[in-house]
Amino acid sequence: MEFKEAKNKFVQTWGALGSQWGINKTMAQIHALLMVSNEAISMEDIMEELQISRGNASMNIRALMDWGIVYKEYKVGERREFFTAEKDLDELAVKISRERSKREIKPALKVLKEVSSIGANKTDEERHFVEQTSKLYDFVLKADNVLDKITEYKDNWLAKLVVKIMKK
Amino acid sequence: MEFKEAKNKFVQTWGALGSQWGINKTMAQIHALLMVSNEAISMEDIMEELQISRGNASMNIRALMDWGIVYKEYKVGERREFFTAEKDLDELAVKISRERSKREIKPALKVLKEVSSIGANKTDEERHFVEQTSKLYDFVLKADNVLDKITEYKDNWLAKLVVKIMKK
DNA sequence: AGAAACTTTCATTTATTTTTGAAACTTTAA
DNA sequence: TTAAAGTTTCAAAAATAAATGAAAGTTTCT
Repeated sequence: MEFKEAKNKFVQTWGALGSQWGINKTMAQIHALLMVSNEAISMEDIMEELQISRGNASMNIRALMDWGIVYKEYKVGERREFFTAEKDLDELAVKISRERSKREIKPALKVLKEVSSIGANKTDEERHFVEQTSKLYDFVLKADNVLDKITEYKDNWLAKLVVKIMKK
Repeated sequence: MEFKEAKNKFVQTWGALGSQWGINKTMAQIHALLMVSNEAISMEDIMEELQISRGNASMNIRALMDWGIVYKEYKVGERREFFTAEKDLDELAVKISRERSKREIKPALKVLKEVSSIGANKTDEERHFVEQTSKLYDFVLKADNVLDKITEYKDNWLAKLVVKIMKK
């Protein structure tokens, strides 16, 4: 396999993976492209390389910047903007998990709290509902806290976690 | 908020969450419904409660069973099949992470290994590509192993992990 | 064996998500 | 100040994913 083919395969795979995880394909592909690029790339080049429209490129680059995993860069003597991706994988993982926690887990927790606190306990059905949603609330809250803690290490958290886990 | 409203809210929220995580809405909703139900439910009732077609119900129940998080149950004197969800949350998390690892992480690892092992190292661009994809391979592999290990505990792994993590 | 009760499949329809592209907007430089 | 270079927005179109429902397939009972 030669370089160009490998690069393309990587970008495609990353894109497909993204869409299985609720991130749109183009967004994941742009990110992939920037990850493996040794220098900042212009929007024009991104459009060219991925064969996508200007609007699509613009919106997805913006989304990546909102997630804090892609940055704008300016080159001297160049009017255009260039883009780079966060390349430190620990940092990347931290940012992604923070963002997903904020966008998805926190709102879900709110709902779980709400629905598990209804006063209903007349029937078996009602009692089971309250019990089950309460357990779910506790579980999700705990998991979210673990994520928080883990990513607080920040530096090389995965390696440190590996050590902890492996030590029985 | 009364019971029926709470139940509905829970099912809707769980469904929305599912679709953000690459699981289709109906599949997540059926699972939610079964999770909070104190007894096994027939396909007819699932259709009725979620207002979905027979085909849709059938296919998504099947998918949930493939994931190993919903079971068929038979009632004496009843010809129809009834369904229940895995209600133990530790077990649920274990099954979901195993399944996602198998379906998504393992294939991604394969590609990462492939593309990071090309012999290209003529240009800076090529060297950077190989370096970055190799790092990614290591990272994902490590993360996947941690998941494996964690879920091997099986019993109450999250609580145990909390303890480990909190102990600084 | 026949038929009723129930389940699965899959071509077609429907809904949702993503992409396009042209117009509007912004910034820079002459 | 104005025009060129570049970026963003968003309504409409295209692509993708999910749902329907009727026909085919099973199973169980008489």
